[in-house]
Amino acid sequence: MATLRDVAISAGLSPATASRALSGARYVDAGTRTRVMTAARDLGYRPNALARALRAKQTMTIGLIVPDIRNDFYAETASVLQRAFEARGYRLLLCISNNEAESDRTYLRTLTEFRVDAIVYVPSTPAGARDILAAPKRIPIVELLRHTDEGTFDAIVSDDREGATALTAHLTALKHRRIAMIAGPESLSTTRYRIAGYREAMRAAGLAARVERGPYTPEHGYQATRDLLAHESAPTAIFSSAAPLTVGVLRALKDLGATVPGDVSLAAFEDPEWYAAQNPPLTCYALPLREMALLAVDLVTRRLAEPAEADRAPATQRFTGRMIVRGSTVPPSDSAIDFRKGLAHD
Amino acid sequence: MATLRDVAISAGLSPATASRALSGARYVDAGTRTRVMTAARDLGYRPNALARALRAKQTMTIGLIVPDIRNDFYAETASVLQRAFEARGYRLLLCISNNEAESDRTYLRTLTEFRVDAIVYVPSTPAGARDILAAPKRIPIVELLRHTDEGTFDAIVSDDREGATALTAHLTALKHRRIAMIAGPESLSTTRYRIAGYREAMRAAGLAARVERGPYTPEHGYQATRDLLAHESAPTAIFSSAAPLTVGVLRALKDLGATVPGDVSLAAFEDPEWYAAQNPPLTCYALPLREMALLAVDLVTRRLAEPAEADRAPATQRFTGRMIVRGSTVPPSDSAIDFRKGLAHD
DNA sequence: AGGACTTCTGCAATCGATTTCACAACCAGC
DNA sequence: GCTGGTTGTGAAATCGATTGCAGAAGTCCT
Repeated sequence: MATLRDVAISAGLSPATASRALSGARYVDAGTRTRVMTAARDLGYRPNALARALRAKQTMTIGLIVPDIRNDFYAETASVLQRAFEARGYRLLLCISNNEAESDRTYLRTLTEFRVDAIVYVPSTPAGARDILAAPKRIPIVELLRHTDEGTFDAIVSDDREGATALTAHLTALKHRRIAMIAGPESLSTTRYRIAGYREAMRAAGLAARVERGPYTPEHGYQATRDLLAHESAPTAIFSSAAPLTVGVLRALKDLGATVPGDVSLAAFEDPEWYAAQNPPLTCYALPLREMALLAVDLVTRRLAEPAEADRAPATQRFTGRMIVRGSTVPPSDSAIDFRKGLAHD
Repeated sequence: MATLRDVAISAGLSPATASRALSGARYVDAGTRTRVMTAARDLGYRPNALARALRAKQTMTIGLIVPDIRNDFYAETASVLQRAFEARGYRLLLCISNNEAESDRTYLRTLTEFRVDAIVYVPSTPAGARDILAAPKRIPIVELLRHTDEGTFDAIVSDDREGATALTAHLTALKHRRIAMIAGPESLSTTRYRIAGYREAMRAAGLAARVERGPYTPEHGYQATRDLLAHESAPTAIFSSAAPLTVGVLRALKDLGATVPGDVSLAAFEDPEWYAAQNPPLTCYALPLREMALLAVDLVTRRLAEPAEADRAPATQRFTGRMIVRGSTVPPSDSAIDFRKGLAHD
């Protein structure tokens, strides 16, 4: 690979001048400049970004840690972030933690060693990784969608508690009395808020809560649904608290021969594109993902660009989503009992 | 940020010895080693990966360019690649080209400048970026899922032609006579093969082909479906050639009040998790994504590790998928004419 | 003619980690 | 006491681009 030195020699100049010619600095003779340009083209010269970053002490790269890229929720987030940062001249180094705390820690370390200029972080662990992050030289970090320790870093989260309450209240208003929630692992801030919101709405309606905890995977959604429906007093409505779970819920309902919303009403958190294309389309609580991601970009670039911003105390921004009522939720049917009888044959 | 030099000074040693102590080299006194370790911990020392990579001439980073991360197809691919490369000690630098040729070129340049050790490339352009890639020092490049110029690089693709033929033949075997295909942009190799396969099967059945071309977006799927069904002789079956298109197709069918498979049969390419959870579940042609991605990892790591491999002539591997017949495809109903009449009111 | 700029170029230091070379100290064996 | 091997450490070069400083050459003004 040709280096700047090769280009300089080929053009009969010093590396210093070649550098200035290529970077478009003033005080370079026009003839010299074209000679350098030509030599660079002929040699197929590509500047070494590592050397440049080492010298400049900035990589123009932002690290992003997400739990699961196959989840539309994070795919969408990554996509928005990537475009927005790119428009501002930054690269995005994407890490996928698979919802594992240890993976989180590894990536925070890696990104730090790679000297990314900032990190957008969707934590998969409650305690975070304070020991790693509390490194002497603080680079800007923004916690997105989930948070670890309120107050340590900028955080952009959704009001999951309110969302869960709204969805659950919608179901109780339809006169459902047995409403089960399928939740994620309690180590995540979002799970805790969603469960709290659900419990609150159930309590307000004087109903007993039933929560199925597990990982954010279709398998958990599937198994939890089967377990719930095999139960003596099966729920007439299910609150699926994340898209990957919903995939499993739908598959389980199909396998059991249960129809939505005839046999079971289904309300879900988040709003991936395929929710609306479902038959019936799913009632859900949609978060302003795009706005949240863009705010993250804004916070990061401001902290990087403005010295005053760099020392600003970290703040938490909370976004509110909105209920979208579609066809998957209706009042409980009288045939509910028949349906459970049918299940017994299964 | 503390440097190796700081650590060395703090431990009363030279940077050379500190480096050896940290890297676990032999010939370092046990006491010295612990002194260095302690100093490093106290100072919160993190090695600078840029400096290390500059010196070592390898970044332990693989670049990945995908067209669209919101498409399950590529999200799944990225996820598999990320895990596999990580298990082998490599980082993954993910770039999203949004199906734009210009973006492709920019990223190839960026990745080259960042001196990634290799690139896994899902091209969004027919001509590729030969000028960029033909750089003097050739780093391993593997084209995945799509390809540019057969023969220039290793390529791992699916037999899309056969897949499209199989799906279409399945529909003709069900006695459908008006089968429309919703396709992507013809600049992509996959699109061309899928269209070719569809045409071939239609010709074999003595039927007229109807292809709707456009970008790989839900919007295109939506509009194409509306256009098709508004037509005098609307198709009784639709072949959706990619998952993002299918999202739009389903939404359009719902908006039009057309049922699947009663009014229209639907067969789709690829097999994201939600296809099976659909009501009815979708008949599709599933590709061995995981195997393809893992082969890419294998090819790359072998070329990097074994000098003999590095000079091997590039080869193209073609994978075959499999038909999965589900509930979305049935013989055309007699009520088809009634349905089209109903459309007129729309 | 002499001073003050402006323009153009090169030398050499710098970023931070690694590694080659060299040297010193020590032990063993003869 | 000398040779040869094993340990342990440091000085200095290296990776490739950038930049502060200095110097050379030219222009302009008084």
